[in-house]
Amino acid sequence: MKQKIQDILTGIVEQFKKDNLIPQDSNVRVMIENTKDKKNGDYATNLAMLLAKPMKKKPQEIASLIVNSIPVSNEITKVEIAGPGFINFFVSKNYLAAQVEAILSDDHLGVKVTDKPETVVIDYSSPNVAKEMAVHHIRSTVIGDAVVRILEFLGHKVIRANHIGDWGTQFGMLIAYLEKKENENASNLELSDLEAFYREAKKCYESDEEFAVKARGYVVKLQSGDEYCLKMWKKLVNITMVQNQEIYNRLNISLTEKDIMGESLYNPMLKPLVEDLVNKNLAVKDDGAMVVYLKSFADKDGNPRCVIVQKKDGGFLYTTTDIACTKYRCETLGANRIICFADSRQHEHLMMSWEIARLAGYVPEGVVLEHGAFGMMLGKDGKPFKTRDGGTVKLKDLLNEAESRAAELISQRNNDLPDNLKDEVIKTVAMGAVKYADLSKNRTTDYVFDWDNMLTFEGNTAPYLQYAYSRIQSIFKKAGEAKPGKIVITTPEEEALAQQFVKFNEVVNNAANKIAPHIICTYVYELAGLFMRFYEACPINKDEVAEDVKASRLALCKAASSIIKTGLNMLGINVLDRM
RNA sequence: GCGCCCUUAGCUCAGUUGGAUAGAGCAACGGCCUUCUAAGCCGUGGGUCGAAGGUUCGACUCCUUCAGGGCGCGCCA
Repeated sequence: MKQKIQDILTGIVEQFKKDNLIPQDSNVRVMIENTKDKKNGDYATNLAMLLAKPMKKKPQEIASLIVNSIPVSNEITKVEIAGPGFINFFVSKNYLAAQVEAILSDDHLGVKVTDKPETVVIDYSSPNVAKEMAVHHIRSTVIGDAVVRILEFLGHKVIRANHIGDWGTQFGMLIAYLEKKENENASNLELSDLEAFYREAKKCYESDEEFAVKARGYVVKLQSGDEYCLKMWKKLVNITMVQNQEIYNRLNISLTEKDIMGESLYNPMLKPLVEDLVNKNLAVKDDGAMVVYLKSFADKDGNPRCVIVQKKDGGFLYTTTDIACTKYRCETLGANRIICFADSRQHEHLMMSWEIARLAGYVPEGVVLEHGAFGMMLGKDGKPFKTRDGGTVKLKDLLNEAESRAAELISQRNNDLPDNLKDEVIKTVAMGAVKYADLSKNRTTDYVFDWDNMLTFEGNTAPYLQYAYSRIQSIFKKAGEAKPGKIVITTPEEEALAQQFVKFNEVVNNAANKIAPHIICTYVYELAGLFMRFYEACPINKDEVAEDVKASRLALCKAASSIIKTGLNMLGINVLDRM
């Protein structure tokens, strides 16, 4: 409908140009908005106000000119001029009902699959080897996975890239410590607590000189491809990722072993890459190190920013790895768009790495590189959660707590849930709540980690949405043989609900373009709220309800449940038939 | 010192490419279960959108300055 109004108005603007009412070269953007207050119709445009200047007329005059040019149709029942010159459009209820019926008969619920599919690399989760995932990892993991699902739903080819921290000088220390543990007892069960493992390794490194010497030796050997060190390294990677996969499975994250593309993947590219940068006169030697000067990052005095790509001792840095990684994703994976989900501290670093990759010609024209940045997780003291020195909350513990709180809530509720379903309900509600707590915010600001905050089940939460869904299933159960039928909109609650359905396509596209899953959260939450009001006001399975009204309302229920389910699934959250 | 990001109700957050009276949830208070699941619905109170200028018919939104907070800055990742 929005598109139709847009087409009509664009046509009118063209006509104005032909009639020389406005200059030919004026670039007028016709904008249609969804009105907040239904007194102002269903859609509105500010076109008349935009044209006031070029046409040198009062907005109201222009508005009436426009209104007179709008052809009559049985879709738009009324067009009004209001306020300073807004034009308000009122859509007929019959047409609205027809749109909802079209959504119901579409397996994509009115969301159009893109006609320009892109290959999108999404870099997310990125845990570190030999460390357990901590609560702050949830942001990248959960938001990244939702964006993966949204883009796939729209028909894009998505390549998941789990850019794990599997390389660096700390591996000498870790290998040496793994060796020590294996010598001490045959089994490597000790690794079940990775957090302690890392801490202990570090302690040995700092206090035991003999150990430290060995560790430094192992770094060199590992980097030169020593078989024993590689085997030990691989063992550390595997142990870590098996544990992380359990978390992914619990959280319904679509990452698998196949998606692991760690830092080590790019190692063979680093040396030739720096040589290439030198050949292209981008990298120069400076105080023994190889650096790139970036004019585009100059300070206000014009001094270019210096970025080191190779150390004095010949070693490479993570900027080098990220340039190589970008090159790989463009050249080998054929990416049209790359989205990195990492916290905001990485912003400058990413921008500089990408700038170098572009200057070196590794990024084809038109390829979009985006940083899906988010703020850091802070402790109650306002200081960031440290990962290096322990003291963080493990993600596993958060998930366990979520489940125990969900179990407690269910035990208090007066429902007749059979025991075999209870466990599923607990898990689905708990994981939904945890994920939604992160997904529903788009803030790039830091936020304070708080148990109660992440584990609520009321208001704008996943359980509320799951509850709305299961209520609808309950209606269908009770309706028995009665089936959804022709939609006839009569009450304000029905109309408000139907209008929300029609927005689904726009919302999903908006969320995809802005890399903002919270837009879908807000939408589904509003939809669930509108359904709840409809549910209170419009009886369905009651004796006094006529058959045709019942069929119509069941159709509205069907649309609501389908969109809630699809919307939540796009966020990586499951629904429940009962709860 | 240089640079990036942020500031909306007591708390957590929304607020479409600038639009009509800035919205939810939590917390507080008051109603609603013999009626399709009360994880719900309805109502009340709560705001100098960090501050000041500027652009505009119109600014939470765009520009400038300032204050406050966070983060980053040549050999860690």
